[in-house]
Formats: sequence, structure tokens, C-alpha cells
Amino acid sequence: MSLRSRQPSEPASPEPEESALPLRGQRKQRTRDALIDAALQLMNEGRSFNSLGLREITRVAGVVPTSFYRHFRDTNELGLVLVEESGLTLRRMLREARRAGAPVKDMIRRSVQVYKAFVLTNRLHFLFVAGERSGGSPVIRGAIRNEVEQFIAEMTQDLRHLQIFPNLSPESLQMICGLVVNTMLNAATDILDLPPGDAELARAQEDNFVKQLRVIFFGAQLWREDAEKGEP
Amino acid sequence: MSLRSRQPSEPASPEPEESALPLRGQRKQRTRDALIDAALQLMNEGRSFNSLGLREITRVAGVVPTSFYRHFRDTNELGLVLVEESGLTLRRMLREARRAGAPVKDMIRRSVQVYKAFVLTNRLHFLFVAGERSGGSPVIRGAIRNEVEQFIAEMTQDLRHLQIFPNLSPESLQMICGLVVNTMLNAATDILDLPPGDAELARAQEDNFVKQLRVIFFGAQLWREDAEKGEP
DNA sequence: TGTACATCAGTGAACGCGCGTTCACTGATGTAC
DNA sequence: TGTACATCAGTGAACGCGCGTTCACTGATGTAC
Repeated sequence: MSLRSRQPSEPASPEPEESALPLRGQRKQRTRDALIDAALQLMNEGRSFNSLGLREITRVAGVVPTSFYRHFRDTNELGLVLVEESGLTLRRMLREARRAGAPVKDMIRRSVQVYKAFVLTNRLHFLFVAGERSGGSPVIRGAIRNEVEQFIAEMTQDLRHLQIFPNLSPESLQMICGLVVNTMLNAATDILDLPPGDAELARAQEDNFVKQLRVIFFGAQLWREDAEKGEP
Repeated sequence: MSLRSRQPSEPASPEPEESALPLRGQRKQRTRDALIDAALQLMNEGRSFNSLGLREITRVAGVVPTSFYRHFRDTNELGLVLVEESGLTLRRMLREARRAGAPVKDMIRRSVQVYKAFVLTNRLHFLFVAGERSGGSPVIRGAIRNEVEQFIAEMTQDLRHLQIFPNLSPESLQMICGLVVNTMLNAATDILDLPPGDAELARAQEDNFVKQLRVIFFGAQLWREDAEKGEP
């Protein structure tokens, strides 16, 4: 994946891997990136992925329609590349969290703030994942669900090593992570939809998100595998 | 709303309200219903709403394209009617739950089973809501989010009257209901995607769903408004 | 280093097709007397 | 009850348009000698 030059979190200047390619290869890569960016940009304007047309994408990318076929068989194939990219973004988030370690004080609030920043920095990928994971074409949806499942599994491993929930079996921990990830992705839509500048609303939204996670973590910590739970 | 004759949960035979209309009105209603049904049917085949074309819808409905305009300005207006219908379905679910009352024994498991049955009975509406609430066109998405917000508010009132969480403030109860509803709608996608006949997988899915709700309810019951929660 | 040939990303014309929308119409249903 | 007229849901022809895809092409870049 040398699409990385398109990633907003990395510098735009030439990269070693790119310079190593022959000139023609570099240019091809740049066009390919432009096509992918064009699709993301159109989605950023409120469009859903599978309503995008090939000609529309090439128009935004600034190339002629037929040159699309030099890179992808059809728009669906481009969609699958977007899924893969988005999966990388999710895994990058875990990697960064791993490196930073779990904050000891006010853990959930801080994690939520880091997450919000990450979602905004990687706005287009989260827009795509949140938007297409339930609604898109069956193929894209399936691929996204795979990536999310993988993300949940990795998160489960991380939490396991952190020993935050020594009371939970691996299966229960995975179930909790599924719940947390769904809550995160729902929140992503809210974060992305939030009109900029409304600090009041942003705070209320963050508080709500933090509270929801606290209830989940609170319930999870007190969970015992054998008993019947939550029945009044 | 006399679209109700289309609702799968009601008999197909003529209804008083329909017979009361003049003959021409009845026929118009039937065509209108056919258009709405056609859109839902197409979505049931894996399509997302805003990729549907007007001609496509009329073709499935068995009328000529131009007759669409006798009923809706454009496909978006039909979409908003679908949102309204789906909202009614959600409210009907609450009404039925209210009438049945909260099961005293194994409350969550039983509620989940009732919910699963309801989702399958009203498959098309849940498909629409779950699919378009994050991904669709901005207008449809906004309308769906409104309906879901209203649903959450009503559910909050119901839980309030049931006195299940006497420890929670109205705001916290609403926050919990938001979490529960998001979990429900995520589960709806899973329920609808489940290949029929795989009882093993269905059981695993149900157990997972039940466990997630138990964690939430468990956490909510022990929640205290003033303390910091869930921080290891 | 220079030359001759191969590669191949991007071009531009052309195609057949289904789209959304307009328009004048038809003929069954509804209304007035 | 019968007649004459109004209404209007559904029809069918026609339109201009953008779509996805094919094809032969061009000319800069890459490779071999």
C-alpha cells in the first residue's frame, strides 16, 4: 500500500518508496490516488458510495473516464480498496493507542477525546465505514463488517493484555468490545455530523458518549460469568 | 395514514376506512401503496434507497413511469413517506410492549425474542431504517434520526413509568435508552442478514445480543449520578 | 552515450441504453341537475 | 332515474442527457544493445 501519501496524517512531500518506483509508476499511483480521493470527496458532500458513477469520479479526479479502467475493473473494486484503506486506519488507531498506553486518570474521558480527534483527522474513512457498514451494497457491506470484526478481535486482545477486566472470559470480553465498537461507530456519525463551532452541543455530545461508555465498562467490571444479570 | 392495508401484520381484506373512500380514491391509494412496496422490495434485494430510480420503482409497481408524479414529487418524497411509516412501526412496537407489560422472569431474554420476531415481521421497515440511518441521503438520514430520537424519548418515558431504574435521573435514563436503541438497531441488521435455517448461529447471535443488553442494564442499575464510574 | 523498439497511462470519439421529465391524451369515475 | 359535464389516475410518445464500456490512438517513459 503506497497510497499512504494520501493519508492526511502524513506529510505530502515525496516518500522513499515512491521515489524508488519508476517515473511512470509514480504517475500511475498519483492518478489512482486521485480516483480514490475523488470518491471520498464526493461522499464528503453527502453522497453514498454506491450512488457514485464512474464518470463522476473521473471528472472530480481530473482524468478522462476511460482511464479509470487502468486502475480498477469497476467502481465496486475501488470500493473494496476503500474498505482496505479504512481497515488500515482502524488498525492504526489501535496501534497509536497501544503506544500511548492506557491513561490512568479519567481513562474513558481521555480515550473519548483522543477518539474524537482521530475521527476528525480521518474524517473520510470514518464517513465511509459508518455510512456503508449497514447501508451499502452487499459486497462492500460484507467487507466492512469483516474489517470491523477484525478490529473488535484486536481490541479484545489489547484489553486482555491490559488486564482491565480480569473477571471476564475471552468470549465475554469480545462481546463487550463489540458493544463498545458499535457505540464508537455510532458516535462517529454524530461527531462527523456535528456543525463546527457549536461548542455547547459538542460538549453535550461528548458527555453523552462518555456516559454510555462508563455504563458499559461499569457493567463489565462487575460482571460475573455464572450469574443471571441485569434482571430487576 | 391508510397505507395500513399494506402492513404485513394486518389482514389484506378491505377495511372500513378504505371502503368509505370513493372508488377512484381507493384505486389511487392502491397504486400509491404499490409504489411504496416496490421501493421496499427493491431494497429487500440488497439495494440502498437512494440508488433506486423512478422508472425502476414504477416498473416493479406495474405502472407507467409518468404515473409516479400523481403520487410523489420525486423519489425523495417517497423516501420521507417510508421514514414516516417506519416511525409508525417503531411506535407500534412500543405500544405492543406496553400492552404486554414487562415480563417478570428472564426479562431481557424474553424481550429480545419478542424484538427478533417483530423485526422479522416488519423486515422491510427495519431494513430501511438500519440501512439508511447512517448512510443515505442527508435529508432521509436526518428524518430517520428524528424518528429514532422520538422513539428513544418514548422508550425513556415507558421505562420511567415502569420504575425499573429509580436511581437514574431522566437525562441518564435517556442516555441509557439511546445506548439500548443503538444496540437494538445494530442487532436488527444482524438479525436480517442471518441466513435462514442456521439455528446454531441464530442462538449464538441471540446470546450475544442478550449479554450486551444485560451488561448495559446491569451497569445502569448500579449507576449513581454523582460518582465517577467505570474507571479502573 | 546514442539509437531503435517496446510498453502502457491517458486520450477522445463513438455506441447503445436507461434515466427523469414534459406533454397531450383517454376513458372510467364522480357530480349536478 | 337519466343525461350532460367535470375530474383526474393512468397512458404513451417524445425529449435531451449522462451513463458505462469499446476501441484505436498517442506520446512520454522504459529497455536493450
